[in-house]
Amino acid sequence: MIRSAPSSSSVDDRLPASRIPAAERRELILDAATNVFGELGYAGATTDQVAKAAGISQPYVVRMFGSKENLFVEVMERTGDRILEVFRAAMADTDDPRPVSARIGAAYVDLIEDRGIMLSLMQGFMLGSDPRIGPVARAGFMRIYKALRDEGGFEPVQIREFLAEGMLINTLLATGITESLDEDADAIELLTCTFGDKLALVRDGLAGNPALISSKA
Amino acid sequence: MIRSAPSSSSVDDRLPASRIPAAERRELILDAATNVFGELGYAGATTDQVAKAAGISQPYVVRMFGSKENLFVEVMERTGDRILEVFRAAMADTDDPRPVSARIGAAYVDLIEDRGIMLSLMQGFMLGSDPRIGPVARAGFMRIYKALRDEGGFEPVQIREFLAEGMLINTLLATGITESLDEDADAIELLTCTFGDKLALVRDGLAGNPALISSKA
DNA sequence: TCAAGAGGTAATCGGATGATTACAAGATGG
DNA sequence: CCATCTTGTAATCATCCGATTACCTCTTGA
Repeated sequence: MIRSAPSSSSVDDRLPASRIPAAERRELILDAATNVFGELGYAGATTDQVAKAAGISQPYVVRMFGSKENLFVEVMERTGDRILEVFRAAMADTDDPRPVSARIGAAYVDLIEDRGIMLSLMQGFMLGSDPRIGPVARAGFMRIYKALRDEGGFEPVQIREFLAEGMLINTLLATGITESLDEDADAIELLTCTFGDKLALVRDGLAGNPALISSKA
Repeated sequence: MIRSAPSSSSVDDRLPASRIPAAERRELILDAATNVFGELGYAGATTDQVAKAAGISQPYVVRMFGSKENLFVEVMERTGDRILEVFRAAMADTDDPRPVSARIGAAYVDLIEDRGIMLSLMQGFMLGSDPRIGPVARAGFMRIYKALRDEGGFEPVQIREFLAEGMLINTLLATGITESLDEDADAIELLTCTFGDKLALVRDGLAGNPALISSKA
């Protein structure tokens, strides 16, 4: 989060952001929005929080995407793309000697290291009753289902079990149980049972992702 | 949703709500809030929507609970209580010849007939980063885990599988895939695989629960 | 019968927030 | 070198929404 070139050492921190191509800025905003929406939800997040996380001003966020709603929809479609990308890579990786199911499971855990991706998608899933976001959320979910079935060669039951475990993982992540487990033996038991030997990795992934959002302010 | 005594047949629908004891009104508000928060999420719902769903004025909602936040916390604790209640009843029902696991699974599906209960709790799970709601959400989740383990005699792995399937069901419910499945063969496949012969029951449960919330207005 | 309390609302306020407008400053090409 | 496009901001607007205030109307019991 480096703030352009700090000309003098103090005075005013609020110099204009460094000029970079719009396409590139767009990606930065989408990255920031993915994290902010993932933590706070669509309605709970503000465009100003996204802007600050991206290091630019609030009006720029709105102008680039037209509206907060458009931004969220793009975030959802983008996270859906990325997840499918990772799954497809895992399914195609025939060098890995493990069965496809194990490869995809590992891919899922890898995805979790970036909290925002799973959480922002999950936040979208919770908005089914929204007339604009709902259809996108449903399409995003079914798209993943279809890919696993048609490209992974899984039976519906296998996919259901896989998705179920994924939704549990997402929920545990969203509640923050993965972070507050100090001294709570029960939580550790559940998390160990869910993540197995990958638990440390999950926690490290989170630790490496410092609090981008200071809760509310 | 009967509006007190409709004195004359038209004129003004907005007579003051019927006078009932505060304790009773409280339950009505909590019921309404459970549905509204379940559909729209905490940040996405307004106290006015809750008030209208409960048939009273917005200031009354705020005054009875002190704040929107307090109301949501009460909704979460109440839904947690109800779910535990139903699970405990299922675990204790030794007349039912099925194994405990099957009884609890059936209990879960029964719970779903009231969309609001599962959805409002789920909406709470998504707010782990909120300083007030987060702890309540985590405690609520772990409370269910502990009850299943200590009172149901399950192994952690069984509980994880059960919870995972529950989170998938909640997510499918939240996206609205359970309602939009007309003509989408893939969605029907996934839902059939998830709910089995209970699918019709789930859909009927939803159909019997008419759109309490008109999307946004 | 008439305080006093309980149940309930209308009106309104103030802060938050998405959006708009107008403008500034760096790039770019002819 | 200067017109024009691109990248960006400050200021401000309009609206929504949670909360507060002041008030009204029933009920109750001494």
